[in-house]
Amino acid sequence: MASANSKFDRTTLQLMQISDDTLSELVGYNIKRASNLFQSDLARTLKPLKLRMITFTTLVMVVDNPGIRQSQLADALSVERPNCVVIIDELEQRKLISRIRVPTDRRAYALKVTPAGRQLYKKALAIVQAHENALLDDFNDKQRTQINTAMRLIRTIHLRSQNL
Amino acid sequence: MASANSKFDRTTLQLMQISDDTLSELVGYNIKRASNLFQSDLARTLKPLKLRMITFTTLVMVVDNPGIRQSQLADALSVERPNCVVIIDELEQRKLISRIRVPTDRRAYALKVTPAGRQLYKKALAIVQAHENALLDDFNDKQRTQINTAMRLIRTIHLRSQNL
DNA sequence: TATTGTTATACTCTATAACTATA
DNA sequence: TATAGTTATAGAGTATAACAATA
Repeated sequence: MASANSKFDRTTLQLMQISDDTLSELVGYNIKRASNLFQSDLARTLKPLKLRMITFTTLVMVVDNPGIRQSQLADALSVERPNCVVIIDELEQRKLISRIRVPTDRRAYALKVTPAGRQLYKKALAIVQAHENALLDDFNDKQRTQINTAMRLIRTIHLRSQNL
Repeated sequence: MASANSKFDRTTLQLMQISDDTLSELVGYNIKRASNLFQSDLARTLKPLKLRMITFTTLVMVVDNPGIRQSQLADALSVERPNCVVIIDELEQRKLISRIRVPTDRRAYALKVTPAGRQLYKKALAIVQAHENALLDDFNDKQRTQINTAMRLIRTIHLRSQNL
């Protein structure tokens, strides 16, 4: 991101008298900036494991839900089915998960994690959790609770919106 | 998004016994989902005004910072300068903002909002604020405060990360 | 030499239409 | 007829390199 690489940091922006007061009052704007930060940060964290955010979350879902169908996975992660296919292709080619034909419905695949996939899952999850802890480490218990509570509330907004 | 259009909502997912427990513990995952919701929702809200999130935030920054340079704008919004150019092109072609040569530095442009731009700004900001209020309306005062506090904390994380 | 704005380009992410094979 | 998975493709959004004009 531009800001991260730029020599103009927050303090400099203030010296330049650039104001983002209006935008910083908007939850949608703040959450987008925060999300972008988490995302780019996490991407860097997962890069050594050759995982992206989407391949990581897919791997997690397959581990947690052995035999899940591609369509269920796509729906659970809010990914379009065609895009889900290439993600699963990638994980399958790396022998992290496998497609298994469902006998009772020969259109569908049941997705299972391989031993290698499970190992990478453990490693990746630990890294991601450590990364989140590091980011939240600057804040006291009350602040952490506020963040987690708000995240749950926002997730609730999300789910309510889905159930419209 | 898939979920929004799908007939499989949260309840159905639970009936299917699909678990996202691991992912829903991750702040980064939750904030990404929430951000996507806000974003797609806001995009729909701004569509009648022919504004996208990025053109809206650019318009706001120009209104709040008359005479801002493109490079300052790009930095404040964490947008790469080349991408900023086309955004400003779009707003200038719609006569919402104007590029004015800076006499003291003939490389730079000072950006100013036009009367039409200021009108659209007011309209768009009111719509966005109403949209945010509607989304937060289901929550009580304490919950709202938690969300806003957490958003500010996350923004702090963001800015600290920028200042690394 | 460095910076502002610009062009061209490429890469990722996301979205849609249409196909196949099964149900 | 409808669904699961697939293919191809198109559109955002984002990133980098290289250039002209100016400092």
